[in-house]
Amino acid sequence: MTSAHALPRRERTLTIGQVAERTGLSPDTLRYYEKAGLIQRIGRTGGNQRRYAAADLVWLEFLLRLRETGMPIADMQRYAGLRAAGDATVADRLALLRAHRAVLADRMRALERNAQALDEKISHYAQLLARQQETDPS
Amino acid sequence: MTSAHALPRRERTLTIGQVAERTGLSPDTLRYYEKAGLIQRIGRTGGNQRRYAAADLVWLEFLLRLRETGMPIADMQRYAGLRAAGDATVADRLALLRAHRAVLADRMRALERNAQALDEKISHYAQLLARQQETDPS
DNA sequence: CCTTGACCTGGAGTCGGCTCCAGGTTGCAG
DNA sequence: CTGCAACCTGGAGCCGACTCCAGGTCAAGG
Repeated sequence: MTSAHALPRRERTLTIGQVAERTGLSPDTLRYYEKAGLIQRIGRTGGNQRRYAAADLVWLEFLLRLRETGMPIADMQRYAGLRAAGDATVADRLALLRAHRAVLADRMRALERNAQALDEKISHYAQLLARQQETDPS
Repeated sequence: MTSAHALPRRERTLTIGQVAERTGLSPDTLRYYEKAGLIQRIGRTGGNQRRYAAADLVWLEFLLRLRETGMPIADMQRYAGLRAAGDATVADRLALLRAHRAVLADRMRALERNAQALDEKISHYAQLLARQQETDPS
């Protein structure tokens, strides 16, 4: 059995700069995420420079999706911790994702409501403006 | 013509504590919003205590809706400034709201996409879990 | 080889959005 | 009147999520 954490010898890897470019995160943020435990320790060259493997990118993209849905870093840390702990935590991870999914559903409903209210306000203003321009076509 | 800013003598008004209770904001936050210019200066008693009028609450609720849709305070400041500047700014306000509405639409689409991805992940995990429990019904 | 841009670490700084506090004042129930 | 909870102000502090920096090391093209 091969170690899950070794730097794969013959896999194409990316430098932190290349990953930054691909993901839109800054190198600083990538290091910060790693320090914070959102990302497992990335493989290194002999000279201690990070080399990101394909699997790292997959995980990163998942994280970014969670972030885009407003999940706080603390929750991502919990999730990453469970993930690192192995298969025994699948049930917990599932629960976490489901809870987040529910939060998401609430937020989407709220957004919809507010968007509608906003639309009303907008059409109200549009009418107001139309009347203004009618009486005062400066 | 009556001043738009005088404390109406015979209108039912609310103390900051009552407004806090009704809106879910803390008194500190209400004062902060006022200091920041999101809210016009609230009418005061002789002893300098705030008394919120109905119109203040209406505006507050509008602000809260903007906040719920993720509008940053800086933008709300701009909007509040325009509003305070009178009717001549209706076009600008309209533009601001429309821009925000567009942002909102984008965010809703992104959320939808991510929710879908999340659902896939969830069902993947659910299946994994089911198989686990089948082979290891501890 | 050597240069030079990309990379490393630890730690300080920034920004948005509140939240808390000290030290004093107000206003209503009794 | 008086007591006491609720209010006032200015300013410091906090939290999350980065962002920047100094001072040093690495790696790949020429």
